[in-house]
Amino acid sequence: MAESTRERILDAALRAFGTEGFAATSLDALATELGIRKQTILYYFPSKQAIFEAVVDRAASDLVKVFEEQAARGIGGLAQVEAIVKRVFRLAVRRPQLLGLIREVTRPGSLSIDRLSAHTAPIFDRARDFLQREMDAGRMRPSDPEMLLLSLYSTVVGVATELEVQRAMGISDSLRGAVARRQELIRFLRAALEPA
Amino acid sequence: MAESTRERILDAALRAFGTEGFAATSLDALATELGIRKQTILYYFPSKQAIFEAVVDRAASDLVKVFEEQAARGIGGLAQVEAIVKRVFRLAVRRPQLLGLIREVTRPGSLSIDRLSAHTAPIFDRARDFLQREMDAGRMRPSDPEMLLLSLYSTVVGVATELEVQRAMGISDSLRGAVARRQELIRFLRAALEPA
DNA sequence: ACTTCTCTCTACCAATTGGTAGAGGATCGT
DNA sequence: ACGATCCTCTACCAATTGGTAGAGAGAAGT
Repeated sequence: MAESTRERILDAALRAFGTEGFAATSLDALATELGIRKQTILYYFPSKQAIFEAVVDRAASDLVKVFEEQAARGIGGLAQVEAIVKRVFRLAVRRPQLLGLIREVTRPGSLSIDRLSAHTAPIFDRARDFLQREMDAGRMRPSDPEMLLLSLYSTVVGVATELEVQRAMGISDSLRGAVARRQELIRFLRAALEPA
Repeated sequence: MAESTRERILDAALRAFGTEGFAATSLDALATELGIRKQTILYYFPSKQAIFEAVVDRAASDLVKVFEEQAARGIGGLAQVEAIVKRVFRLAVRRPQLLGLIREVTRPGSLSIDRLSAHTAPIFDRARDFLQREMDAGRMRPSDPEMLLLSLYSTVVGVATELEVQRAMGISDSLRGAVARRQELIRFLRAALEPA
């Protein structure tokens, strides 16, 4: 078997939760999409909520991996920021549902935020330390590293995922558009981060 | 009567749609919250979708008004950008559901995006022209105004609304926190926009 | 007094929801 | 050959969903 039923369920659930959202996703629809019965899904997972949590766990791991791979190279400076942005964009193009899920989880009132933050907290700490170090070394404009991280997060995730806003603004969402967006975003961030 | 039933329904619906989302909001729950029967709601609006559209229309008008009020003053330059950011933040603090609704509508696959963009398109055009003018006059770092607008949008809306991400990062979401975030955001944007 | 209009209600409905109970067919080790 | 385990199924259920039909109360106009 190329992919176990359990994996197939998680894949379909990621797509559904990441695009339609938790409430708008029904187990019946998920099962139909997979060509199986809803009860088969409930054999692997005790409840809809449990599926969601499993999906969040897997997505968080994938996301964390992307960051850790880059952190391991440790090239430092603005080049490091640039490399991260490129990786996030590659992820956004290849697996848009993944960032869609993050958006879903970070909605106010979501149940699984703590589950997600448990995964991402170390990354945030690391990123904050990184920014602080770079500022101390004079390779970045000094500011509050926590707030700066929030700005960076918002900008990158927004530019990578807000496809409908882009459509409304009349920006192409083709692959070439993604590259152009990434390039322009990097220039924007460089300008914001470079020491005066 | 202080507020008509219709208005009360729209208020409650904005809150519900803006925080729980469309699918997770039930007419029964909405009615119970208002102390009326679901059928009373359906007397004023033919369907759940119709309520959503009415809410989007009203929210979009409120949002557009905020921008037009500021545009009318026309102070120009980075001060203009700063004034807009302050207004958006005031809105985010006073009526967080409003920006929450925008997030809901701009989700991929939402039905009422076109409704929203119909309202916001003129604002986008105006903002793009503004950025272009400022660049031409050398008061802003030159770049693609459309892409820059996207970056600005993402950053501002993200910093203003991503409360759960902030919580996960360990950032206070008190009112004082909002002011600090705004201040830090403005510094960030100034750095990104100022001509080299 | 009578009609008309506005509003909120009770009563009801078909469809869908997440979830339970348990049968039946494989494949396995023994 | 035989039970055990793994997996997917049929059958079913109570609760909730958005929505329809229409009664009735109240005020206003005539």
